[in-house]
Amino acid sequence: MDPFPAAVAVDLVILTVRRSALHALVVERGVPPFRGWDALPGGFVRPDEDLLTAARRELAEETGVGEGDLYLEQLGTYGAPDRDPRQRVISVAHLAMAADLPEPVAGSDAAAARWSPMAELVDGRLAFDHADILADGVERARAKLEYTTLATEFCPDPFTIAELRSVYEAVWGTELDPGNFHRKVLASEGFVEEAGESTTRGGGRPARLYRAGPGRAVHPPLAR
Amino acid sequence: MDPFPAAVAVDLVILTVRRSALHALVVERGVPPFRGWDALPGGFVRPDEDLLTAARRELAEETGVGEGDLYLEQLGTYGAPDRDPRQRVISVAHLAMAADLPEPVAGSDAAAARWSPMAELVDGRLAFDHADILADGVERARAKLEYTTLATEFCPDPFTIAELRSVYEAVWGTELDPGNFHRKVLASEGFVEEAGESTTRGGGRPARLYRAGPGRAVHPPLAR
DNA sequence: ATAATAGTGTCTCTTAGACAATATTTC
DNA sequence: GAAATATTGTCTAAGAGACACTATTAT
Repeated sequence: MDPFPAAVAVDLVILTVRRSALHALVVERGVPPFRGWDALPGGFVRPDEDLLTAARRELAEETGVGEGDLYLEQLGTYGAPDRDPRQRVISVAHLAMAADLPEPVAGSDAAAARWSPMAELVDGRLAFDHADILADGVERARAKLEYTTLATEFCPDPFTIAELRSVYEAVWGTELDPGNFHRKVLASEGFVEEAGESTTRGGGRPARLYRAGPGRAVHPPLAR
Repeated sequence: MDPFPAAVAVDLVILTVRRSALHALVVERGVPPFRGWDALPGGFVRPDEDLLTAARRELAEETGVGEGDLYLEQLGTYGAPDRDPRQRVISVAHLAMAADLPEPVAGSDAAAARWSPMAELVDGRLAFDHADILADGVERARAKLEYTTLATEFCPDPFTIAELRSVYEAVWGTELDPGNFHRKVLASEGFVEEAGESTTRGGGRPARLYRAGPGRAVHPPLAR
């Protein structure tokens, strides 16, 4: 069986936590199909480009964020024959997570890019099969928080344990016991390390500041 | 940026446990490039085919296994620009697991297909980037055994707890305490259900037979 | 002082894991 | 009976989660 030609794209689920709520980056499409609809940012892979490289490039174009500053991994590939009405497009979706980013810069194809709270996207219409991709990305992020130290990617550079906890609460949509959470994070080798002084961003007693530690896995895992 | 055309393939990591050892299906390539090398089974996606459908079709062609009888999930997508010397090929790898299957049927492109013990593949040369794909597939399988009931897919229809344990031991490459394993499997809701009588395939006291239960997750997870 | 949040202590219950004990076969 | 494996029991240590308590700031 001979191969047939298809276009290869990367799409991005870019998650951040703003004001204690999970947000995803969406762009409003300026061209058909789905003109005027929201969609995930993305674009076509170039002939000489690796998939992850293409995802990093699109990420930089859409968010203005420098390379290497945020977490990026392959999420999954979506290739239903009719997912794009123009031609067969295979989309390799990627998942990115970052601390509260500046307002995004619209890319070439996008009329506007903005952070949208997940709550507005649950039943909001997204172009193509992007609602499926977004749901898969959020579920992946939720699962990864359990057994990896990824949540630190959502935090500002020095952060407090309470800020880290609010990331978990935003992504999981649950409330966590402050005391138990505090102890478990400090007990997990390499999750965080002290970053000097303390601050009082909240109302009460000043909290110590931490940085992301070298550990990648949380032992034992945090329960959702 | 306009898209450029690429070929889309599915490759398969098909794992099984034979004689207490993890095996993967490999085919010997009958055509260049990499003629005479071992490779993962796979082929090009057809114009009207979903990715998972293509993987199922290839799986049936290579193993002669009927649809629906085994576990299949998307593993990841490999698209380095030079991974295939002929042209740009994006390969969507899939992971399949099944009970001890019959000797495979060679597909059209394959001179020969056979089960190869993982031990022989660790440093064995595989065509393209298939060694990476295989390694990723095995790692995914190892991780999934911890928190899913997937191991039952490797077992014959009615199976004993010891047979299930030997799957874990083969995939993880560790020894597990028979007593503790027994208790944890039975404690996990919906993991297995009794299937009537007992058998004595081993030497000692006959073991009860079980079937895969309706549960998909193992609570609490089994430690590696 | 009061409110608010940070961080620590304590208690109970569950689970993991090591390992012993018992059960039921074959040789 | 001896050997082998299945299944159950017991004990200890560690972790989860609920919740009380102390610490440190602002108002």
